[in-house]
Amino acid sequence: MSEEEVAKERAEALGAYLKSQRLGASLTLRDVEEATEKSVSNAYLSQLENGKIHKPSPNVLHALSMVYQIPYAKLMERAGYVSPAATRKDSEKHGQAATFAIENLSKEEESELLKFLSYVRSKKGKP
Amino acid sequence: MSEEEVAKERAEALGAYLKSQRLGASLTLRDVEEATEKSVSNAYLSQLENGKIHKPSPNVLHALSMVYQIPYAKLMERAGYVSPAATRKDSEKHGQAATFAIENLSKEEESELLKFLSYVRSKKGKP
DNA sequence: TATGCACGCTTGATAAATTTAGCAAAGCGG
DNA sequence: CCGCTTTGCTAAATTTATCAAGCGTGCATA
Repeated sequence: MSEEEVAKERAEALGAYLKSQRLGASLTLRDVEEATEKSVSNAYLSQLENGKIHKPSPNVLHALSMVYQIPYAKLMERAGYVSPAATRKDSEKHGQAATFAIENLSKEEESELLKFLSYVRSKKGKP
Repeated sequence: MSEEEVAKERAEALGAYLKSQRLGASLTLRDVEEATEKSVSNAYLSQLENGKIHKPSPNVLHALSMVYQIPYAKLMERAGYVSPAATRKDSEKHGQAATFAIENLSKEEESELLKFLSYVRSKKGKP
């Protein structure tokens, strides 16, 4: 119940904000459609501004943030996506990013795995 | 033509990456479903890992980033969403041998590796 | 051998996003 | 007035994400 209501209010608020930005820039719906290289249709933008879209995709928000020159993160927040975006305590730590959670293996097991990996890689060699 | 292709490849790469993370953590599909408090179903996760989902919602990506303890922004990027400004190039920092990119492997190579991993794991017993 | 169960996977349905096509009102020059 | 264009909008169609339920297989244990 509250979820729908909240989402609706958010959508309306976002829409109003977006509309104010567009009008502030003296642009027409089709102008914006054009400015985003068709990545956002004028029809969709209309629905968006009128609060009929509860969860616009980040791609759309990004395109609009470019056109209106407003921070992407701000739109993301207003749209209800996780706010305190990316950069924060993600750093430090070791590079766990593109890596396997290999830390649970013993030294021997690890080297075994790595050896196996290189073997597997040698069979193909697709960088 | 290329758009679809690219999206497909991205989806597959993301899926492989996600799968490697899950297996690396020795978790089952249902484990993850549980870990996210049902916010991601095991069925959906399966499709996601097999590259059948082209554009998973940020919500899902966020939930998974929590479970696997990997930066949200990274997943967003891999999923094909506009790169969050930062663009931290910590990339080649991992000279660590124990860290490697599993997403460069072919399907067969990957499954071989994973099989080997589970074998290694079985010998050890999960902490 | 049978039985149960956990696992990964596929299928079918549903809801929401996004596009396409087109309408009605308003403006404007002839 | 009259045609032409622009603008905002919307109904219908298409696409996509997501879920719930069920299937098949391997693996254990009785």
